[in-house]
Amino acid sequence: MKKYELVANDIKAKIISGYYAKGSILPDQKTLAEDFAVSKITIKNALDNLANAGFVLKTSGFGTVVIGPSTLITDKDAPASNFEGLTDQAGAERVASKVIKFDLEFPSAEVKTHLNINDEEPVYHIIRLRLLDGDPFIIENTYMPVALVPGLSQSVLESSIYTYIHDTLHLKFAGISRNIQARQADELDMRYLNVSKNSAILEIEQIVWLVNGKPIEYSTSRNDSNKRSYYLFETM
Amino acid sequence: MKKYELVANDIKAKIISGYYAKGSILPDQKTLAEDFAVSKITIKNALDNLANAGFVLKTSGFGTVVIGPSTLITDKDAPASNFEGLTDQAGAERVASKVIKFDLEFPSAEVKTHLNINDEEPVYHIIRLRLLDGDPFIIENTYMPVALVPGLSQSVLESSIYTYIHDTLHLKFAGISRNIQARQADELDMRYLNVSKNSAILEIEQIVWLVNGKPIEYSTSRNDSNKRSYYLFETM
DNA sequence: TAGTGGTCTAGACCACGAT
DNA sequence: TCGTGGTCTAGACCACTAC
Repeated sequence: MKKYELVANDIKAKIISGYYAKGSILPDQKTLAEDFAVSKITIKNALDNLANAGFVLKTSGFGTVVIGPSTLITDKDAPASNFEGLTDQAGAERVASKVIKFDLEFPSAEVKTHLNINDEEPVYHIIRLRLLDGDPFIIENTYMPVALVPGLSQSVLESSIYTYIHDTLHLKFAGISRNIQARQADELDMRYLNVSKNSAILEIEQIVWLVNGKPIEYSTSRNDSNKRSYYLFETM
Repeated sequence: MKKYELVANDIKAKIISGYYAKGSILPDQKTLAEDFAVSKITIKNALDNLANAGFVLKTSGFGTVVIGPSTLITDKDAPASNFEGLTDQAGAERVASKVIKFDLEFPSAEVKTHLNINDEEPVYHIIRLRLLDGDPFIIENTYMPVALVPGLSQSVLESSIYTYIHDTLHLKFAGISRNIQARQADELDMRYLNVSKNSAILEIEQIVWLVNGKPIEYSTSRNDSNKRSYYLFETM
C-alpha cells in the first residue's frame, strides 16, 4: 500500500474516532510530515485524498479543517464511483437480471455521437431489469459496440456484463461521465419497476471509457427515486 | 497564472482545435515536460486538471488519451462548481428573486445536524423563487445560521445572498456537498415553478462550508427537470 | 507579519499495461 | 521486457489568510 494511503487511512480513522473532532484544525503539513516521517508532498497527497472524499477542507493561508463524514450521505446513495456495476456493489447473490431486450442494431445518431463510432459499426441494444434481493431496482438501457464486446450472450446478460468484460475479455475501465436528470415514470417503468403512474424517476445517463480511450458503453439507468439518490462533494 | 494552468490551457486549446484528436494519445509526460520546458510534476498537475475536467484519461502503463469534451454536457447542465450562485452564473441582469418566506427559527433536528449547531442557535429560514429572464427557474429552501450571516435583509434576498456574503461580510466558501434526487412536483412547485401536476422535479440538497470549516448553508433547490440536469465526470 | 497550503525543481524508483 | 504514469524525496519559493 502506498505511503499516502497509509497516512490518509490513519488520519481518517482518527477523524471517525473523534480524535480529530469535526470543526477542528489538523496539525500543519510540515508537522504531520515529521510525525509520520514522510515528505510534505506525501502528506499533501494524503490530505488531497481526504479532501476529495469530503472529510477535510484545505485552504492555503488557513489550514486543514475537519468537516466529514458528510451528513448528506444516505444508504440510498449510488456509490461515488461505481465502475464495478451493481453485481459487484451488492454482491452477486443479491442481484438478478431479467433481459427485456437484446438486439443488434446500427447506431442512431445519438448513439453514434456518444460511442464515437461510424454508421456501419453494429451495436448491442440491451434493456435489462436489475433486481436487488428480488425487488425491481433499475432499468438499464444500454448500447455497446459489438467490436469491443464480442460474444455477448443471453447468459452473460442474466449475470453480470461487467464481470464478463473484466474477467473474460480483460478490458479495463478508465473513466465515466454522467448526466443526472429527473423524469416522470413511463410505461416501462410502471410495468417493471413497480412504480405508480406519474411517480418520479432518477435517470443516470452515462458513457464508460476503456483505458485506450474508446467508449464501451452508452446507457441510461432509471431508478425509483425512493430507492436511489446521488451524492457528491466539491471543493473550490 | 500558474505554470500548470498555462500548460493545461495550451493542451486544452489543442484538443478543442483538433490538433490533438479525440481518441489520440498525447506525447508522454517526459516529452511534454521537455516541450514546455517545465518539470514532469508540472505536466502531471496540468494533465490532472484536464483529467478532472473530463478531457483526457491517464492510465499508468498506457498513456494519456484524449476523450473530451464530453458529448453528455448540455446547456441545461448546472455548472460543475457553482459556488457563485445563480446571480454570478447567469449575470445579475438576467436573475430576479421573489421572496416567499423569510423567517427566524430555532433549528429542527435535521437542520441542526447539517449545520452542526446547537438547539439555541437561531437560523434564517428563507424560501425564494429565482427567475431567469423572467421565467420561474428554481425554488430555494435555505437555512443559514444567523450568527454567521448577520444583517440579512429583504433587499439582500431580492438580489443575491452570495454577493452579500462575499462582498459585504468577506466570507469565503471552501466546499460543498450535494445530494441529488428526483421528486414529484408538490403544491409549491406547481404554484411557483409553473409546472403541471405530477411532473418531475430535480432536487439538489446541499451544504456549503466556509474556509474555517463552519457550514453556512443547508438548502434544498428544486428545478423543473426540463430546465436543469447535472453533469459529472469520474476517473478510476 | 507570521504561518498556512500550493507550486516547482531534478531525479530516483515503483506499479502497471501492452507485447 | 519496455515504456507509461505514479510515488516519493529535500528543499526553495510563492500566494493566501488572519491578525
